[in-house]
Amino acid sequence: MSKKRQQLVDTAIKLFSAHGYHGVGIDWISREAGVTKKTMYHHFHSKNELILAALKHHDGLFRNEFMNAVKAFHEDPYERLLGIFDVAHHWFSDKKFYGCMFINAIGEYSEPDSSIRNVCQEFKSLMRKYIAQLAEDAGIKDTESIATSLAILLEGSIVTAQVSGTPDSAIEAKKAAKLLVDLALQN
Amino acid sequence: MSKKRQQLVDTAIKLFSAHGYHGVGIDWISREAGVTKKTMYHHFHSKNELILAALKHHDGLFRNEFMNAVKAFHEDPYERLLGIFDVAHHWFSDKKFYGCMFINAIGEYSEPDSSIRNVCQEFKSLMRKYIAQLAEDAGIKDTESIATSLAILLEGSIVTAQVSGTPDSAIEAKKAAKLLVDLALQN
DNA sequence: AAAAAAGTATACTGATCTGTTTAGTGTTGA
DNA sequence: TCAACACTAAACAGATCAGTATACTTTTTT
Repeated sequence: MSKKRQQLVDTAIKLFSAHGYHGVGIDWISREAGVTKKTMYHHFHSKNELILAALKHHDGLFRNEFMNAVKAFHEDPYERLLGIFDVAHHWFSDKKFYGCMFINAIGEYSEPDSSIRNVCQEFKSLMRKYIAQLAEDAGIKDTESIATSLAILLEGSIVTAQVSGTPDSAIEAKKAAKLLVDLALQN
Repeated sequence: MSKKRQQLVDTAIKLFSAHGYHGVGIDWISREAGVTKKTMYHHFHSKNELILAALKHHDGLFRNEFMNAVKAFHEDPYERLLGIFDVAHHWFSDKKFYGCMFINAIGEYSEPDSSIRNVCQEFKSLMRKYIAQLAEDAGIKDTESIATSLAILLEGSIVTAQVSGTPDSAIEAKKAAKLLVDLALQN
């Protein structure tokens, strides 16, 4: 992978996150990445392809960092399951937290079968699968049900943190999640 | 209130919802509303003011429709509290469901103290207050805690429905909400 | 009936949008 | 070494962006 290409992807992620997708032009990204527009169009055939590349790169990077943070945060499987909200809280506390790139992308590109939408759905699907695995490790029987609930709570806490500008929703979501998880473990 | 002005606000809500805020220009809105650009700038000093007017109008309209739907859906206070997810499910099932206008707005305008952000925060705050009222009517003691949980579940179900393209998340969120509400009623 | 307000149509500004073109410079691997 | 590749710089195309200007017509209010 070319170095310039990576600079373009990194810059795109940064600017799209902060200013939206229609809100950032190719010129801006190229300038910020220290690369000419020609080079940008050498690596990506269109703005849409750059958006896709940015989303795909962020997908891998984000999930990897998220999983490592959960692992590092707690040892116990039960605490790890709820630990996703501790990691979320840490994420929301970042000065440069602008919500979820994928949610924001869908907000601007609503066509039902677009490639952008597919990448976003794939990300959410993999996150849900990861939560289901954590639930299984914690000894929960109905992993699908709890994964769905916790995934919805996580999405809700992301959006709430984004709108309110505070990370508190992660703590609130964790409280609710704990009640649901404890109930699920009683059965 | 002028008729043309209202046409502009209605059209703005429709187009911003479907294509985002940066994705829709003044020309497009004016053309679609059957109004000249001059008239548009007579009623609104800038695009930003039109966005604000659209959000504020949608705020009142949406909450009113939502509350009426909840009232019409169920009689019993307990069922009404959980009924917010039935109304959400109906909302998500609309062919023209593009997620929450306010969440999508924050995704494009992330400046911490912008007027757009304030309108969005106000909307979310009023929705939370409404849920707390429903919780009180249902005989729940710790209304604040349950309102927070249900608000997060509602946000999560909105975003999940938007990304997945199906209304199912409303049903899943309702299941989790029922467990939390029943727990809260035991105390 | 007169005056004010709200509307039309159209063309314009200057900036920015995505994407292309031309012409030339480094870099690198077979 | 030399050809392919990656890159720079800068201008260009055609469309669209937010917003303004000019000149005229319709509607409403006093």
